[in-house]
Amino acid sequence: MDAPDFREIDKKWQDIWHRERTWQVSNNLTESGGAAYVLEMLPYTSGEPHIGHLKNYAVGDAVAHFMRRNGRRVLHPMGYDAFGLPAENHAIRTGKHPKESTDESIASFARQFREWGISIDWSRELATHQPSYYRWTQWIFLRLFEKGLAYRKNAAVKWCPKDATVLANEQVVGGRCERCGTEVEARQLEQWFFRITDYADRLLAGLHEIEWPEHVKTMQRNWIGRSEGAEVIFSCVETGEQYHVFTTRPDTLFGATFFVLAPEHPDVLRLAAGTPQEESVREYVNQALRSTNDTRGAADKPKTGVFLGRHVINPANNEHIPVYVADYVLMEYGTGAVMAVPAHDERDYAFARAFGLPITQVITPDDPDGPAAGQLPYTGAGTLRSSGEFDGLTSAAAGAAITSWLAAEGAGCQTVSYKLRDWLVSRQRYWGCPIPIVHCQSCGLVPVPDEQLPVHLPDIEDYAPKGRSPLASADDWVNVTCPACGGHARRETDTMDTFVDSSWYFLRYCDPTNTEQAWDFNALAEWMPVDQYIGGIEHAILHLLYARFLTKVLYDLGKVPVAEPFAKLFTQGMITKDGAKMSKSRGNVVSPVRIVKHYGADTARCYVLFMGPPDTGADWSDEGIEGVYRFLRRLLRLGRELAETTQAPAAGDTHQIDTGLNRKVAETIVRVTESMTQKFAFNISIAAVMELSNSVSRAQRDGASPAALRHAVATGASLLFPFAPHISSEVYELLTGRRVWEDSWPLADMTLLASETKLIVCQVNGKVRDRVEVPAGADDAVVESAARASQAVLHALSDSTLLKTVVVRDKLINFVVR
RNA sequence: GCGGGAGUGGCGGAAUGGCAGACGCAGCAGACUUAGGAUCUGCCGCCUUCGGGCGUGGGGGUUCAAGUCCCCCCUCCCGCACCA
Repeated sequence: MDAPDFREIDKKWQDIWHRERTWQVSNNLTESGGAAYVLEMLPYTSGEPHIGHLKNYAVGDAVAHFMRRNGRRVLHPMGYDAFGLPAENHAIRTGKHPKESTDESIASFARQFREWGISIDWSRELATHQPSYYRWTQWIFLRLFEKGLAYRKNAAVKWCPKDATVLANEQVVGGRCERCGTEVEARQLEQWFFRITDYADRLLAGLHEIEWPEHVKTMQRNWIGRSEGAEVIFSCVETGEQYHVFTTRPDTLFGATFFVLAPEHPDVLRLAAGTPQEESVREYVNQALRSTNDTRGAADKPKTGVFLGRHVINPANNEHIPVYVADYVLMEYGTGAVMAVPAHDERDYAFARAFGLPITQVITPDDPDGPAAGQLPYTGAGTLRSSGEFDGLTSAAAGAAITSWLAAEGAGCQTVSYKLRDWLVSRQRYWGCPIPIVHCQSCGLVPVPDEQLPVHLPDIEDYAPKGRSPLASADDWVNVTCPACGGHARRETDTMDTFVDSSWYFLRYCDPTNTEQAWDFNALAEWMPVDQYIGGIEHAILHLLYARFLTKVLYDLGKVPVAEPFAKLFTQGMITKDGAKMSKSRGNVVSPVRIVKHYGADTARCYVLFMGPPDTGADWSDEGIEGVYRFLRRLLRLGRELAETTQAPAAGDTHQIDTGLNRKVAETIVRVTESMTQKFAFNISIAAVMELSNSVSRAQRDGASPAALRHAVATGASLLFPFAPHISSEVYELLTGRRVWEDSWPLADMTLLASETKLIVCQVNGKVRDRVEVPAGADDAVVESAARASQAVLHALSDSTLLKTVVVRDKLINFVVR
């Protein structure tokens, strides 16, 4: 008996599930059972599924099955994230049209999901590159456009020279393109943005309502980067222009002794023009703009900068302070300008020391003897000095007082700053959802009317990236009449970021075939929010933040009944091989196709779950999977043997052995149920069934009755069904004649668990000396005399004085002696 | 630097404050076998004078009892990082 056998069993049950559409659910509200929505992140379909996909869907499928067997009506759909750079790059490499290569990839994913036996409602399958889907992506874009949440602006943006497109801030990691690793460049371009910053506070607040891993919430909080402070206005002495800065420390305003602009600040060159410093400023800025994020980003790098030859007025004390350009100030954060308080900020201090600028201490540390006393820079709170009328106030009080004083003077106000930037959604690439806007010379930006959607992605010959959208060359497609005035107009030729496509797919699953609207509100009311979302940690910010944002927008528009899309989130850990991430270049890829072919689907699924807690990473072991394989074969063999055995063996005290086995069955039910309910400790669930199977083998040898053995194995199969659906179905059918998924989750016989006797651990001074059996619920005196009957206990007690006896009912007795 | 998490046998990992090491891998011994890379059985933390002693990164503490709770330290992993 080996893999070919498993493969036949796999096929037998997959055919039944396919033929009978077993996992299909309707939107019928009147059907019994509470609705539940279990969802794994949809796969990005470029290339083939890998082991990480197998784990992701094995986890999700276990959850879905467990909920179904506990009476829930579970929506468990599947789709494909089909547009985007990697698919397009893959197509360019292979010389195939992205539509063709993507559809091939989708077919491969779909086939393998079926071969893995994942319980999917296939009637709801979708792919984001289908016009029937992206029609509604465009519809959503237009709703944002109407609300002013989708807008165009000219901005310094991140440009990937290799992929020849702009990127969102979220897609730039350490100054490099998240996809291809190329260092990004800054470019000044007009682009489409989504106004996600309008939702910053609600995206933060919503985190309190959802059950997500704490570290994912933390990552989102850090990314949003909310920080409270004040805006202060500094006027240029020479030009009279006003410059706003953001500070979290308005209490240190009197200590601002110079002013710094980022090299990217649009006014830098103009300000320096005509000054003796003009040439050196120009040189510095050029050099700073050329230097990479890698070299510029280090916090311990020596401070550099150039005097602009201009001054601004510190509104607190009317002092004229010099303006510098320096690359330690970032254009991306705040206003690209800072007031520098060298006495109370590390960076400003380093700069002041390097350039010989004055350092004015305005905060006295509260603890006069503390290590901070007299040492600059001092970045903590304290009492104000050299700050005019505010002297003597604490930092907190002074911050508020100075801010209100600024507001009264018209020189500032209280404000909140965010690290989060608006979401840049346009891409100069072919393989994406067209933006449904036309540019009309007389009307400007005109939305394509809803009834003309979708704006089809044209089929073009040359889709290679060139730095402008390939769609621009599709003349027939680009030239249109303006929907507003009927005059000549041109279509928007950029496509949308793939993350727009995947930010709403979970809504479409609820009503996937609707041709009248994106979805029926009632369908969402039935299923949303997703009860359990499952995916990789790599989406902690990108996908999960965007999806939350779009859901909130649609909620505000009254289109969606919930403000948070994913009530619970589970992030699975990555499977590595030989301690490293699997990759073709390393040659350490474990192919799911090969594994499933060799061991069958259930072995593969159980092994990825048995490797350890599913939220932690684990290293693939070719030996490790053999253990799970052996276990499943043993289970099937037991099932087959017992299905044919009716005669009880003669030997042994059958009744006592049966009772012991039945108790083990009850214990296993409790153990598996708890390990699946409290956390997703599927490694424990599987281990518990392994124990049961070991107990069955022992009981069989010892002479248990066939009925008890059959009951034990059938229950084990039933408990294993969420992880190994094929073999479990087979064994369960052999032993009971029924379909395991049609029976509800096993219920433990609690009377068996409350056994008549208990094994009491006997300790002397906390050290275990023996174990004695007493009746369940025996009182302290009975336990003590039983313990005292033990030779080992008596031996340990000899030559000592008893100080105290601690008895924990049904568990333990501890003699404390001296 | 800031934030989050983790340190348990040769390995992956179990343990509502109550028997540390479940389950599996690897290893060792045996059975069956022409054969075994199949299957089954047993052993499997370290030390031991075989009484027992020691043992969950290190050090303290609370407790009758600590892998688990508290304090200090060390190491590793992940995220963010010149964020004003």
